[in-house]
Amino acid sequence: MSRERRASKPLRPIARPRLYEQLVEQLVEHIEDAGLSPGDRLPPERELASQLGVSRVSIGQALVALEVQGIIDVRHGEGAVLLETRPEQQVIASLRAHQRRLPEIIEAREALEVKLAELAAQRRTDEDMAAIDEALAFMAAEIDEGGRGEGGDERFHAAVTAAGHSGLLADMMKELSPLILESRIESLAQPGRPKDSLAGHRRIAEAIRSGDGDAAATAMLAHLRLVSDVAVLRWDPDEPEASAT
Amino acid sequence: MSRERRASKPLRPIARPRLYEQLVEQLVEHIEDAGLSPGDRLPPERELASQLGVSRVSIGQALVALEVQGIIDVRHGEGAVLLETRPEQQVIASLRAHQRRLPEIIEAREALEVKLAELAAQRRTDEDMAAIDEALAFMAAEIDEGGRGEGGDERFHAAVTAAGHSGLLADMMKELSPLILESRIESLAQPGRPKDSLAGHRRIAEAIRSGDGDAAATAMLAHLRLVSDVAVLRWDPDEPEASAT
DNA sequence: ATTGGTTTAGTGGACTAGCCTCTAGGAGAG
DNA sequence: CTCTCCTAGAGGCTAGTCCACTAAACCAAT
Repeated sequence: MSRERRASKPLRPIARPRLYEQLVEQLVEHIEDAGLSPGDRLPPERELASQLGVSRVSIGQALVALEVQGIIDVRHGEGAVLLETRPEQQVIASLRAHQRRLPEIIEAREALEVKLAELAAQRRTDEDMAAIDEALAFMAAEIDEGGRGEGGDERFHAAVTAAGHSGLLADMMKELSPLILESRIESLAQPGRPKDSLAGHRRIAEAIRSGDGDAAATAMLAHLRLVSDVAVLRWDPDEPEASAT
Repeated sequence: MSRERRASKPLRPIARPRLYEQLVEQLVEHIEDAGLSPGDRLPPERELASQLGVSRVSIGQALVALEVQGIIDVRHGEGAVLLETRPEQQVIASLRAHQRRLPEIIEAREALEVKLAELAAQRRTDEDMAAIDEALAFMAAEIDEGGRGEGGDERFHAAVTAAGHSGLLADMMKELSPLILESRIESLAQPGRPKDSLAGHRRIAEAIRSGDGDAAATAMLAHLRLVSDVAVLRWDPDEPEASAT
């Protein structure tokens, strides 16, 4: 009985048994690492069993668990195919569902990015901060050369999103950003706008650097308001908003 | 090939493969028929296998499926014990499946609902306001009767979301809300929490009524902070590392 | 009588070896 | 070119076997 005694942490209820649970984790990890997409097939059970050093029975249990969770569909004679119903991705799928009207896109962007700026201020690593600074420099160079700074703008927002270290919010932003692109180009085409936008970025960056979440959120909100006033935010009670599936 | 049609009933969608799925159904049926309650144990695997005429492996797969769905907890050396069935089955299932990402779900919820509260204050119609008030009254009644007010809580947040009149944000919330349900139940189980939550709702409602977007956003943020801090801290006393900051 | 260790029956955990069924795709007949 | 048939390879399920864990009964020392 080499039980407990470690004394490092206060009495953890031992490790955890349940082989299939560990296999589920490894399989999910493998799916992400290998970049498998919906429709792709997992390796055959026999191969998984030999590679992971377990029996086919245990692999089978893990596949049952994944199937119950709606991550894969196991088809007799064909294999285990990925389907895209993981909860996080269902959220994202709703973004993809319909072509959205610009005002709604801007609202969603505000909701997500303001929160991400706050989180970024609280969680950013030095690497995150370096990426943000690099994006600022890149945008400044673009403007110096007479450009409008779209590339730097996109990099900046991507860097802030990454610094927020929230996988779900980041995934949602990743789906939203293509829709944002059109408003970005339109906004930066206005005279004097690139410089204003860059100044806004700098304020956000400084708030993130100082770790002040509220200030970062405020700065991001002000920036987004400035950027999106090209499209007049107007809402008409009589016009039904596109509802979901 | 004994795949004949029989022509007895019009086109049944083939038979149903997947033995473990049928076993799950039979087991659930047995649980209900036998009137088993939380804490009771299922018959031993060997007995189930012989009674149902299948192998222990198949029984094992069925038990894995039930465990993933949060209906039973299979304990080594002890047996398969029922845990809280009822409508919360699904909730527990998804909570177990995504417990690692619960903090991220809470972050996403904050991002969306704070923005929605702000929009609701700006756009709410009288009908929206009536729905919000009705949700408040419903929750108050639930609490008066000794309940925890989950129903009213859900109605309230749904009403605020609707009052935001942003289709995209509403769709995102619709996908997120099943995941939120988990933390809702956890939170409202805290002593005194339902009343605190209701008070928070009233503050949000008043801000929306007065059309003050900033106040609504602030009130919603404070409310969500209150509600979710419990959800993260108090997950499963048996698993100390579950809080995963 | 209480405490603490030991034994034991029963249960789930996992593996091996094997055979069956299904699917997809290629070979061959027409 | 089209269709049929065959087959390789995938999952489905089983039987048999052994190991690990839990709880309760049992027993001994205090």
